[in-house]
Amino acid sequence: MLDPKLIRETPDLVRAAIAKKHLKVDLDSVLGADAAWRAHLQEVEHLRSVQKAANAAMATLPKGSPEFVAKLSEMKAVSSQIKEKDAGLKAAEEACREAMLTLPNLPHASVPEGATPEQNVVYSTHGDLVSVSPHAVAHWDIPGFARLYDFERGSKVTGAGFPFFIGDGARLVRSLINFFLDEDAKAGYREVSPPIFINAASATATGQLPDKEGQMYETTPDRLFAVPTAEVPLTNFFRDEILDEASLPVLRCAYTPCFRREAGSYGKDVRGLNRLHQFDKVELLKWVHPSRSYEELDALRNDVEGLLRKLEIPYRVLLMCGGDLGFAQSKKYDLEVWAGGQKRWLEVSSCSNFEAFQARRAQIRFRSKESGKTELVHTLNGSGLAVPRVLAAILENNLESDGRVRIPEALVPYFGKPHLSFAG
RNA sequence: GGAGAGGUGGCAGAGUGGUCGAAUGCGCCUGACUCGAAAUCAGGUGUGCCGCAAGGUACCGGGGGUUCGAAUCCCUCCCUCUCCGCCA
Repeated sequence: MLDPKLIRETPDLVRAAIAKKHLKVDLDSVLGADAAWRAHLQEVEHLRSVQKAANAAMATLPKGSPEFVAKLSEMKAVSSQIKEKDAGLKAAEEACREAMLTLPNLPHASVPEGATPEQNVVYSTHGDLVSVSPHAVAHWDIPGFARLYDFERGSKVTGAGFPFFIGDGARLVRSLINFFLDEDAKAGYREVSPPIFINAASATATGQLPDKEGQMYETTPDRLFAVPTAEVPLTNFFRDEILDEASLPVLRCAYTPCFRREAGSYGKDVRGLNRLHQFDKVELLKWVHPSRSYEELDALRNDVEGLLRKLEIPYRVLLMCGGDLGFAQSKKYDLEVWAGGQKRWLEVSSCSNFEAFQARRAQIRFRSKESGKTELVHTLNGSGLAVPRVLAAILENNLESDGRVRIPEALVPYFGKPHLSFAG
């Protein structure tokens, strides 16, 4: 949610910023709903002040006195009037809130112009693409792949996109999760193991609801949602709380499985491990002072890049253009690993600054020593990292002539041996 | 799942229909005293929203109701605690 004052006072600025995201938003109807709500509010509050004054007077009058009786009948009329207008006020308030929720976050000035993913800016590229994978093939074409990554049985048991990970395949998943958590902890992120179901209020605070309902798995009859990312429970950890300014920045990391319905995906994007309905991910989250959020974004991206460097995976960083920014982000970097067999880049992390957008929805604030008032924090998050695509890149890039996969040195202590074998 | 108790400000804890946004204590902030501190004394100390402002208004777990008037009465939902049952 945006600052209502900003919308009222500088609508043209908001309009221009939204245009940079190439989104169509009816700002005028938002402004209209806001004005209607304020008019209703003033009307009702005036009536209430009349009522309050009369009630204070009645409290001192003898119960049966003529003055009391006169006030009583007078206030009966006011009371029913308030009741009537209050219904209108609630409707106007709801309409206003709904309208406000349709407004996306504004992009930062440093976000490049552009409408499509092709216009994202390649911010940096790391590693050797050519010589890194002399034997690479797409991971699903590796002989024996199906023995360790069983999609058919996954389909039988649950559905497409829910594979079994078996033997060394499962072990590599676990190694990556542990490696990520340990590295993230070293970088200062405190580990959290959150609930993997969230309620509607939490999903609304982070922006999954009301629009992206169809992307989540929902349970009945409790109306809980399987987490699409640990970002949701993690961000909501401090919902409706006022933090101590001295505690900022707060850094947290969490591993969870992530569940995404991914309605409408098809083709090469979804082959093999590229896109699953359930996958493992470690998420990084920061609650920071507003004055420092862009420095913190750079630091976050650096932390994630460090993981890829240690795993010796070639990667590149994209700076997302306005049109490819998400609804809630002010600025976003995507990190993509090179999958040498598929010869394509796979997104393994998005590092985003949400500024106060999520914090306003979630009411996460701190008390400023300087002003003495409460202010909204800025929230940032990034994957550190998504497991299956990292795993795919390792399988493809590190495939050796004997059909085994070389485990990156940093991962060997976790995996327990230097090679993964598809034989067993 | 069953039975009971309870949800009030940063914390503890009063308040059971009327000038209650809410006593009191603790904590915290400011000032006085002090070389400084402690102790003591005085004052202050919740969060929003509307309004240029003056000011107004809302919030006692959430929602609804009764009433001229609700922290207080009624309904409903949620949560916490204790006991029992079940269970990884």
